[in-house]
Amino acid sequence: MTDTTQAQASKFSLSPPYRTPKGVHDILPQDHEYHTYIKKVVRHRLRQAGFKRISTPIFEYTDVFARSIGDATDIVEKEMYTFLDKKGRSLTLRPENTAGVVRSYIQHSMQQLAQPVELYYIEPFFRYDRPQRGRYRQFWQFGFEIIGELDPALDAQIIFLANKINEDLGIEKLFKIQLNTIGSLEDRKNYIRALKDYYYGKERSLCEHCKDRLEKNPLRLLDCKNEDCTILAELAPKMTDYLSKESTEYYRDVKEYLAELEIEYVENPKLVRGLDYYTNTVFEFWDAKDGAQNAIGGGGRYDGLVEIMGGQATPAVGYAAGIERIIAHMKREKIRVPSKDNIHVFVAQLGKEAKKKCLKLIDEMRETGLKTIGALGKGSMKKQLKLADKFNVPYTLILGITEVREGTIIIRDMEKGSQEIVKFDQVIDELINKIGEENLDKYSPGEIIY
RNA sequence: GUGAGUGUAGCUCAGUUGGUUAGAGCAUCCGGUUGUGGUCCGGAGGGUCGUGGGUUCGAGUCCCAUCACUCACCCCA
Repeated sequence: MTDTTQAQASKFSLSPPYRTPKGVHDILPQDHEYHTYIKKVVRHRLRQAGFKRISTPIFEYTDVFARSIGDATDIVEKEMYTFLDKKGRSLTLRPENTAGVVRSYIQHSMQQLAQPVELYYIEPFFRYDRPQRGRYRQFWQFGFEIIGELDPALDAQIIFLANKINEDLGIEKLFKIQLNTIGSLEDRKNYIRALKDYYYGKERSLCEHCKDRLEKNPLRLLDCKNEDCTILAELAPKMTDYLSKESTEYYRDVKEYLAELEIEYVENPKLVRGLDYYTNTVFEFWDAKDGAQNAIGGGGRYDGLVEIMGGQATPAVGYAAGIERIIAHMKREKIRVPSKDNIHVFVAQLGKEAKKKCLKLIDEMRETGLKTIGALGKGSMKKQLKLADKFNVPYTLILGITEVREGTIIIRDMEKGSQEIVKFDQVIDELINKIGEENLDKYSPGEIIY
């Protein structure tokens, strides 16, 4: 094969199949039922708690993420979708949202607002990662942040809210909350120095990854699963010995408040997070069976971040959870969510006169909250009923020339296969009776003001 | 980024040690005569067997590459 044909062949194999790129998926109607439900729960709980929703752009200048998440983290080193715009500016599809929210907080001078500022989001994110169960290149997260106040009660509050949302979704029992403190930035600096001192001279016993970690991200040395590394980690200096008095007391208070809120948790001194901005409290929701493999969310305090990103020193704490992972857990537990897409009534008609009357009738039915589909095409009665069957409606209305002439309409009970003739003017009342006032789709977005 | 497994119709899967024109169930569409669905009966459409090479008289089946999916690692939501 010549070079040219090879080039042509590879070019050919790349272009024709129109399908989603690797690691990304369509969210089809049946999946949206879960997405919708989760969003509803999140919005409800956070609105109740006084949080306001925020959406930041899907892409930011690369530095927003690189500086906040940390240059040496896996996310920044290998998982970001980074590209140049036409002017050569480096932009990145957001891999998470805390950085964007903090950037927005600074940019819009939110420190001028009543503190703390409480924000939540439900958005898609992007990471260039090898796809796997519960890990996609585009994925949805919801999260919430409290920025502008330092108090252990807020940390407890965040964990409590996260747990509350899990309760609403019926999955709280599937998770064990892992809790730890990684101290203040100052504590951590001292600890990392001690850790490095301990490991220097022992490099030969470390696995390849850990040799790298020693310089780039020493905290990660502690949770390596390699046998030799584990043994070394056991004997390594403990974070707790390097915590300042304030940090220790802070952590103690967080635990006290959690006890007060009756939140069960497991203290996990090895828990560190893959993003550099965290300080003091860190926590993750681990699958009770699979552990970290199947974590659905995590968070913690990040008191240094606002300052790192050029704002005034401002304390903050937050949480984020993966929506696809939540759905996977719900499905595994066979948890069903209510679907509001079911149709109440199918309207079948024959003849032009009947069709005319149906147009208005359908509109009136929908106004009252009856979810209605009409077959306004030319199909035969047989075809229309078949269609009604596909939509799985409990009732079908049948309007033909005879009924138009007599001012009546037929209500067919699809399950029983029985039908009754009612006065055309009374058909809506009859249907509401059958379906039940409480089942009508009466949702209103609220009154607009002119 | 590393390792392993899988890839046949829209879906779930058969397809013998390589051998005629690649099958089934479900789904879809059309019939079974007037304005009545589901069940039943009859019929039809739908595949360059993931893609590209190679071996062979002959490849869905064997080999190589590639892509995708799944799983594990790394890491994370």
